[in-house]
Amino acid sequence: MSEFIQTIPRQRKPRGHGSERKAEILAAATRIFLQEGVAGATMRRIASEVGVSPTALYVYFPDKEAILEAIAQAWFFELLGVLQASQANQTSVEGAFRAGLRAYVEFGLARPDSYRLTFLSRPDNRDGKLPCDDIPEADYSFAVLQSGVEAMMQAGQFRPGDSTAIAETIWAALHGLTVIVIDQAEHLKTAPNRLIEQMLDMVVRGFG
Amino acid sequence: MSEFIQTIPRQRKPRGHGSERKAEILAAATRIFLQEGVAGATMRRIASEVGVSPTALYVYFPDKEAILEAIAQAWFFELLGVLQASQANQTSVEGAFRAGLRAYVEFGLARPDSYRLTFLSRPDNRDGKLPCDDIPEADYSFAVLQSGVEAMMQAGQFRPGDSTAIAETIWAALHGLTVIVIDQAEHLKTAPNRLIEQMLDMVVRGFG
DNA sequence: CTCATGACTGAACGCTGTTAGCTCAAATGA
DNA sequence: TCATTTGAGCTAACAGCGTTCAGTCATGAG
Repeated sequence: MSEFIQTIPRQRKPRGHGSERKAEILAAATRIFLQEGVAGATMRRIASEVGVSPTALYVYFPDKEAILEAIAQAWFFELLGVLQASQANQTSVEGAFRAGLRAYVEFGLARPDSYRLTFLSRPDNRDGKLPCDDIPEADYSFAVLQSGVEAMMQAGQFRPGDSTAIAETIWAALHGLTVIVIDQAEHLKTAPNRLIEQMLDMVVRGFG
Repeated sequence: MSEFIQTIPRQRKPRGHGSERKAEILAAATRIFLQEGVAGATMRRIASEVGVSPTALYVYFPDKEAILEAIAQAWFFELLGVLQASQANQTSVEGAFRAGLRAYVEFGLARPDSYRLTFLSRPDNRDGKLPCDDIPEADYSFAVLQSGVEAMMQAGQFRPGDSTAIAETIWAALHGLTVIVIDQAEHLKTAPNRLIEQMLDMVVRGFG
């Protein structure tokens, strides 16, 4: 009798040690998200991927939003690396500047769902909070752009001006291009690469 | 007995005549949407606003997406009017061009939820269809922009070039600015109006 | 060895969009 | 005028969602 009870498979998944389980949840959520998009990344789906009940997720994250925000943060972290890598083998200031902008758009296009998740507000959360809020890496990324603008000014390629306002304007333009290529690619008559180059030309000439 | 039955208030709302009921649903949906955002505009909420059961909506619209698309179409129709109005009292080609671009962004900012609904894909619908797809007014709006670009070329304010590609680039930049001001206003250090003017300068100089 | 902690569970709540099956008023044809 | 067809409306339900509650039970501490 007692040995029969022992042969019953344990229903409960043993607890993870340290931050092991949290990382496991995040990895599963990221995997599902990248493969099936936001809509596929439900709490129940993530939990079943981890092999845990949906309630267990709430031990490590206050709500679904927090999981998505963690994914967005990881995306920003990667973006920083890509931006840095884009500066390698660049000899001229303008070349480095253009490479950075190009890298931003291309990184967004390479992972459209991540880009949407990070920047585009979802219908729920009326308070307007975005995953990219309160992520320090977001500020770092902007600082990279702004210092690029200042380098362009010092090199005489850009007229003097408010580097913050100019960087924000440029970011808006790049962001728009990324979003539009992601969501409206089939409506565009121009190839994405051509649009990117045209955008870079407009930026460089526009502030030069 | 029979008169008692007759005094029971009719549960069923009498049918509308012609396209009356459909317009009524659309009006209710638009009203709720503008006041409470996408999240508030649920099928049950819309139906109760009309005074009808949720199922009745499916007589007039195949699904919720169709209702939202109809709202987006109305938004585009309004946009066309605003773009046209912006051309009044403009004496110079460049003045008219700038006025049109400015009107686009400001119209988006004036109705942020509508702008999001129209252009920003929602997490559901993995097939990537947007409400702005298959709306003729969208093509007209783009044509307005493109003809503005061509007018600028003919006036010698823009270098000769592919007006389609240039118009798409400009639209991307304007779109990005609109989206960013809508969603990230609190993160921006520059006032929206200043960003708009800076963007217009960049565009005009960039292609001039 | 006992006890407290907290990671985990199943069941449930209140939502959501959508569908099936029914009712019944109005329009139509004889 | 009356029978029949049509289709607009209904209730009830399904499957899924995020989230919460109350309980369980392995584990580490004293």
